[in-house]
Amino acid sequence: MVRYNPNEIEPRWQSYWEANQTFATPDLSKAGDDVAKRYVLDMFPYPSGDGLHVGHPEGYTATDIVSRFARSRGECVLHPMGFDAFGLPAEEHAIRTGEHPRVQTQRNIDNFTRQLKMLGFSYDWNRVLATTDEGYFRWTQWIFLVLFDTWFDSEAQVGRPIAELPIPAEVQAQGERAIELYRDSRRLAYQDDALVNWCAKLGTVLANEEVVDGKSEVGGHPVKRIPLRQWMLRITDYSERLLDGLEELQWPAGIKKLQYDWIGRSSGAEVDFYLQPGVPSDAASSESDEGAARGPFVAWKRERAASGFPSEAGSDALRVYTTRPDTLFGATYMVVSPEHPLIDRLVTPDRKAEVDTYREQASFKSDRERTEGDLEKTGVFTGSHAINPADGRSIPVWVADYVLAGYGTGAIMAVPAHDARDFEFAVAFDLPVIPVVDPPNDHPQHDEILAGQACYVAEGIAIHSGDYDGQTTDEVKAKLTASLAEQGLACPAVNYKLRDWLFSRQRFWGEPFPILHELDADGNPTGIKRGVPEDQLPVTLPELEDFKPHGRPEPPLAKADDDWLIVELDGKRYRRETNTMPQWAGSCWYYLRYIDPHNTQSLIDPELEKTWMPVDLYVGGAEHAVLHLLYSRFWHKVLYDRGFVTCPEPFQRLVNQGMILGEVEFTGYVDSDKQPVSTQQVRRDAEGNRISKDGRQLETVRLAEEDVQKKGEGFVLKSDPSIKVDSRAFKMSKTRGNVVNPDGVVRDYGADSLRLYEMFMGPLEATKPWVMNGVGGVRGFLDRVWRLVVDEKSDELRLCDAVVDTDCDEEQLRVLHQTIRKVTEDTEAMSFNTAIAKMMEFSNHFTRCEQRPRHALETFLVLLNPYAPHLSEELWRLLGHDESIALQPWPQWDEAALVQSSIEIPVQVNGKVKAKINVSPDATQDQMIEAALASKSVAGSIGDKKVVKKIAVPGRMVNLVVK
RNA sequence: GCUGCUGUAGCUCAGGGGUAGAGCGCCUCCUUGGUAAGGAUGAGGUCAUGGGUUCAAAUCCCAUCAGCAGCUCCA
Repeated sequence: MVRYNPNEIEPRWQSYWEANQTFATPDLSKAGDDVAKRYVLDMFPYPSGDGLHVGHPEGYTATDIVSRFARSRGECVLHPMGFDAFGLPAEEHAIRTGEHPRVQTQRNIDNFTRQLKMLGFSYDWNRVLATTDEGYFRWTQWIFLVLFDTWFDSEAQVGRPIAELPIPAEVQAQGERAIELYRDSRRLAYQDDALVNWCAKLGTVLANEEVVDGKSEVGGHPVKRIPLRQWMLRITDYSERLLDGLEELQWPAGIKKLQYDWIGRSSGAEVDFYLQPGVPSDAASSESDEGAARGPFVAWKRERAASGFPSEAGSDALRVYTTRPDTLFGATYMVVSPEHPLIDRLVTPDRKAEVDTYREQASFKSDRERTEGDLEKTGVFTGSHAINPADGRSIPVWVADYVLAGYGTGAIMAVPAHDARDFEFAVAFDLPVIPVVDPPNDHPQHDEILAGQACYVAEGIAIHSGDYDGQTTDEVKAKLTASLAEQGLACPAVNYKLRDWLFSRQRFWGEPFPILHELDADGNPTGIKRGVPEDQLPVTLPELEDFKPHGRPEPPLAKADDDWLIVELDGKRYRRETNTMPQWAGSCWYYLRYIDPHNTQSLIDPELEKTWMPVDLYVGGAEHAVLHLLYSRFWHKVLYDRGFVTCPEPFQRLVNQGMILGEVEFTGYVDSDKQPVSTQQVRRDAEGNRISKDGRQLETVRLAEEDVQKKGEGFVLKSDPSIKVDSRAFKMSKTRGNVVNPDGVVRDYGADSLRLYEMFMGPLEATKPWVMNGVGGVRGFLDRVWRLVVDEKSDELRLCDAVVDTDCDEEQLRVLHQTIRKVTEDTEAMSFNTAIAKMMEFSNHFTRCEQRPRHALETFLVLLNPYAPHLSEELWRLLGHDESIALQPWPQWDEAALVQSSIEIPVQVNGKVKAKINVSPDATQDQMIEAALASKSVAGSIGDKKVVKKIAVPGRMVNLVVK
């Protein structure tokens, strides 16, 4: 009695593969020119203390199947794994326990490695890396120095060495220091005062996601937005390149769209509005003063006509960006962001207190809060007016937080008639609405729009727009912009939503910046900085007494001793940069390092880079759709511009695996008397609590599967079918207690079953709930495969008697070749669930056969191998082979074996199936119709009606139309 | 609010203008000396709803409904 026992088989084969280096990456230079390379990459995990969850092996199994399949087809495969090991949880653990993050991180990596090996993935473990390795982050720092040494030549759209940056004569004249500062202002890595979420109580800067309602998510302490000197990366320079590069990539359309939208290119115009000095707030709009305001405005216009549109607006004009310059005549007020630099000049003394209060309130809101949901519009009047360059009308300038400082010019012209936000604001503050675009006549709100009572954002015909009346939106856009540009009042402009990347963190557990700040004789920074010389990399983390925050918005590394902090170089004293890099840094380029992981001389050997890049297949979660994938592409393009890599895009094909949810849960509701309440009666109150329609407080109760039954669309209580209950699968989480642990699944079912189940659940990209019974199902399949080969009744391990050395009969041959074809095509298309279903059909068929030709079983095992590698190795060995099945060539199917000598096809009469007939698969249409008409039941269906049309589709069906 | 995806057996999902499919679950029968028992049968579907195109629609088109996911003051 020898049963299939994965717990014994699997570790044995894992040791075999390791001992024999079965999956070591082949040396491509020795492989010959006609051998294809395939770089198959998983998004590497953050090694959390919880270990793998069942979501990880989904993508990993998919890439493992692709890799094993490719090897079997003779390709050279690079399939590596590593760890994204810097990260907040380890640091927080360190703050709590005092244990160095390195210690916990290593423990977690060891655990992840054990789990990954337990699942039998064919990684080349010789290439494993962690972003926390000094030998790795040395090169992360090196790339940062490349960014620091690069400026973007926007003319040529290419990054170039800073030494090639042309220095303007007036800067040159000011000396070396001025030149250095000018260069600093153009580097891809630069420092700037960015607004950060500072929580004094927690003593730390928080990410936007960690701030809720202006308070810290942890502890609920107030968070204030303060400017802090931060490192930024000029990713916005690469906006156009990042957009262009997307086109050629084989990525899911949704991900591409997300990146397009995130970069958010728009085009329009920048327009200057003349700001009149010293106009009293209430008088400006009155008739008499309007005339008085005209004098300086006319002079300003004359000056502009002569000088042209300046690169900076200056203090006498307010510059706005608009995508709808055609609506300029409809601008009835202006809005500046609370952080706008001109604000102090705009605010009149009588308004100062009110504006200051408003700005203070705005400073507590994160960008996320300011841009989230349908918020009520707020704002205050500054007291100042500006003059509309199109018609010379004076309009008020407001400050409101719906205008963001970081986009466009931080100020807008408000056209309430044609912008939903402006309209909402105008309604709230009773500002005039002037329609200047006539919508199509059939627009349902046509009359309201023309009366200024509704907002219309689409295109139409210009009205109330002076000489432009009657022209289309596009015409007005072009002509008005051109006319204003000629007068020096506007210029065409392109804007991106993408912001520069805030690249520094006030954290301990990250890569130190390889940057030194020059100190003067008194130990104060001079403002001059330099990179750490390449031969002194890596800059390692200092040893610290403890990891606790110290209450000031300074990074923990500032607590380091002077022998780390202070550096002397070329006779000058420097202080090290004490910020660290964000977790994204290490993951931006790890795919390059796998190619040449042990190189101490350079990031990557150029020859190896050229042969292996780009990554052919990249698999990971969609949560990285924007950030990681955009950051990586950006770094890659910089490295490309500087000649360190040879392909413009790193990831040729991207596939997102879907999320795996917990098991489906049934939820019912009961009132205070424990009486069940149907879900139709359940509402949520303002706090999100469940209440009944008539206002009673309800309690949710978890129901067991056997307490409910299906009824119509949903589920109801078995005990009372009038009570509907909720059925839903939830995201796995510790708090919900529905996390499935791979260790347990492997213990109970085996790694091959886990792998196979994860692939059989549904399409790779789909979100799908875990069903533990389903694992038992695929385990049953593997048991049947075992019994196809092994005599389970015998006391020793031996082949079962049905395995014979004969040829397949016709049907077996057809099933075998259908299986080869389906598994080959589906594996190629990464449609793993359907490939598995076909293999199940194969095993069902051969289980029923009293004679199972050995050759057919062997071929089947080769097909099964990428999916269930341990079991297939074991049975392969049992069938008498000494070599690993992983080295077997992939089978080919024979078209001739696929066809049946006779097939059954349906005969329809007026589209309804009336009979089935047997014909040869290559029967002609006439032969098919003849056979159909010869059938008795067909003749009966036709009766005495007349056949008016005969349709025959060869190999498929016959349809007779009768009257 | 916008965008995208999905509605096929009790569950999880294939398929896709021409015979309604798989696995699990379920029913019945048979086998069994071993810890996940095995084997054989069978039941079960108005392919979300309503229109349209067609000889023929689950499939293509339009609308509606339901569910899920993502984005959201970007001027």
